Amino acid sequence: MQDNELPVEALFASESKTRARSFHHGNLRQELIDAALCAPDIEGLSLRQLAASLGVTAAAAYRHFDSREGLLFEVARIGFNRLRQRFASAFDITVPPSDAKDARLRLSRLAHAYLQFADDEPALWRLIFGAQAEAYRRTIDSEGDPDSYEYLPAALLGLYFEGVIPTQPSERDALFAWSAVHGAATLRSGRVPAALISIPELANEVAERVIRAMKQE
Amino acid sequence: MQDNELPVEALFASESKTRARSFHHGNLRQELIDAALCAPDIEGLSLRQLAASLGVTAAAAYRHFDSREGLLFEVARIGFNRLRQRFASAFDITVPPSDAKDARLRLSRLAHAYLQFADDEPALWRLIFGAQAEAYRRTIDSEGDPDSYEYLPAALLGLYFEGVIPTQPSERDALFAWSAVHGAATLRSGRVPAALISIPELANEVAERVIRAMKQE
DNA sequence: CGCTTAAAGTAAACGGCGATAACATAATCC
DNA sequence: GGATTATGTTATCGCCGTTTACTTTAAGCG
Repeated sequence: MQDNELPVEALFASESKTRARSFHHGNLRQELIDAALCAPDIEGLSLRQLAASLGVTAAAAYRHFDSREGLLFEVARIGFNRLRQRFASAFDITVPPSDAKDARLRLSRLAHAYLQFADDEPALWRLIFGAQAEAYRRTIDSEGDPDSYEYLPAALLGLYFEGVIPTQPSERDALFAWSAVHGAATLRSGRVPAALISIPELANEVAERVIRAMKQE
Repeated sequence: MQDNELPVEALFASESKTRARSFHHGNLRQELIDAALCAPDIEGLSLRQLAASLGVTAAAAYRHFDSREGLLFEVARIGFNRLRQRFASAFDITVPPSDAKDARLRLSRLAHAYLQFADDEPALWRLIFGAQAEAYRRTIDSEGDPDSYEYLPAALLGLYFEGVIPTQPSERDALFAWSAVHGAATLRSGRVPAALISIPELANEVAERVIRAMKQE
């Protein structure tokens, strides 16, 4: 499942002006998901309003989803996939890292991907890391695909191979790194004056500090 | 406002068995708050159910709160106060720190307070650090009282005075420390197998890593 | 081509919700 | 002890998620 791609025909199906859409909508399931993705508060959206915005009854949505939660679940899946793709792009700068600078850059880029995602898609971020996050994660994580939680440990291992850190990174090293980045992303979204530091700067700073904490002892 | 203390008379008011509570409840406002504090999902609770559980109509609650959010707001205030009290207890081990070990211990204890609060009162934790957190914080923070966000910078400053870290801690140092602890607390609540590490151990580890990251450069 | 069938919409209803308004009761104050 | 005020109740509104029964369209097939 590659996130959000539609067949070309879908473009016509949504041309509600030219071809007056009659009864059968043609692509309702996907359009419901797309509309939900655009909502400023995904968790709090109303299924009735969402359906109405597509010119359709609320009951119609139940042909495509078991429940409101079922729709949110699909949206969450897309959110996880988007985040994972960002991780993948950030990670694959040079594989394997050719020098210490590369290894550091990779960690910084991973942190940046995390922070930028939270900044670019705050509603999606809140959805997948919010109150119900555990429920989504339990089922979506186990779907296979390259696990999002392997990029970070791999990046730390790269640091070790390039001699940036003296010992092989442990699971706790990874957990701490993840905590630091996740905490930074969480605090940044609303809690802390954003102007204090730019996202790339913040990403780099967190990465460098995490590395520093692994350098000694 | 000292959190949650009731006048002694309130004990009698809630004795619904002996003195059949008739019409006037006597202490409804506080009991609504208390009941909300016990809810497994504070943000998601239903005012009607809450009122019903106290043997009272939902409309009665509107004599004491503007809205459901108004009640949640009061609950959030209690949450912030409880967290702040935990910070205060953790901080005041020795003021000022008498040696480097004290300064380190203080930071570790602060981290522990944070993590333990998230573990002890998950619903309250989700309320005050969840989706609506910003709204609550904006008004509650500005109410005066010792600001919760001053303990951490103060603890870092103590590290500097005792020579644990070579330079005076900056705002970014504090932000990183906060991120690391907050991230650890967030990840721990549900996302990560709790058995991996105990809360005191985790607190100490995070504190030590944060210190390590400040030691060089 | 026309009939059957299944997919995908509609309308109407249910119970639960937050919130409001009109009314009832009890405590308090002069 | 009578008026006032605080604090309950009942009834109602509109919105919500969800279900049921019905309707319309598209697709498959002789």
